[in-house]
Amino acid sequence: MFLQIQFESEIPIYQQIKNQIIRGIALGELELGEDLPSVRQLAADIGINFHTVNKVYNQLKQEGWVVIHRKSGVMVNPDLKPEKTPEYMESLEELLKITTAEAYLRGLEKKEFIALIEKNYESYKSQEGE
Amino acid sequence: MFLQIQFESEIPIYQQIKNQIIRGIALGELELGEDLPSVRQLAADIGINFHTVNKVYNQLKQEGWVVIHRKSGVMVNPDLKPEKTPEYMESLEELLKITTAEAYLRGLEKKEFIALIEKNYESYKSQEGE
DNA sequence: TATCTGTTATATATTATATATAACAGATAT
DNA sequence: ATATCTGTTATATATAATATATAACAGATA
Repeated sequence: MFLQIQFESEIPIYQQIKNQIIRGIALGELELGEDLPSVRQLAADIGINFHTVNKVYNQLKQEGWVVIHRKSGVMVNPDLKPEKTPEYMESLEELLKITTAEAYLRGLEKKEFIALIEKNYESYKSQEGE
Repeated sequence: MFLQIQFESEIPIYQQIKNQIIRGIALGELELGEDLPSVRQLAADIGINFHTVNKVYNQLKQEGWVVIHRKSGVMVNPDLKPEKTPEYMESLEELLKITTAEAYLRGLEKKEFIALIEKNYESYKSQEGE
């Protein structure tokens, strides 16, 4: 698996896994419809309890990123189409308020900040026909 | 005070206060050297325990945003010059990885994302001589 | 002296995070 | 059918994070 967990991090393990799976989808490392490891298998690979993975999968299912079938296990939602909901936009704007404020105060120029955004977006675009 | 706390939020109260103070500095609503309410006063204003405010002030002091004098209380650091440290840049890039990934998957175009960044930066720039 | 600072100590309550064991129902392969 | 793999559920425990409650202290100030 492509997951890299930092056990010393202040970011909870389950959150790190969620983040990396969503980012994996965006990067194309995970394809739509691709099977994910079983809760017990992924837990064993990482070296954590399976309940932690189960929590991740259920949240990802709740948010529409994956689908779970009792027979085949967990897979990336083949019909993935997460929406740009007002709730999401509000939470994003709230996050960017504090993030840009600190960046600005630390002397990170707007150009530099935007360059970071563009660098990320390029890595997602590269897999499509533009 | 300009603080608006959402008690139902999943974001801890102390974190909301920290965020709004730092953003207040960036927006110019808080000036360098400006006095902040005492721990007991701010706690009373918000309606929370003074230990929560004390925790905020100590973290802000630890990170260089404010200075604390036993006599005069807490003020925005008059010599504020937060640095663009490698540690900060790494944490920012980590944050933008997951943030842009989800934004991209939700159909938020690069232009829209950048527009949000620019909107924020404008609100900071407006107080300076450009 | 009274009142305002921040600070410290102690204790409690709640929630979040993570683990540990066990068991169950459904599907699948041998 | 048996063994093995799914996700799911239940219960229990441990630790840390968050927040509150009371109390007291030292320094500055009016």
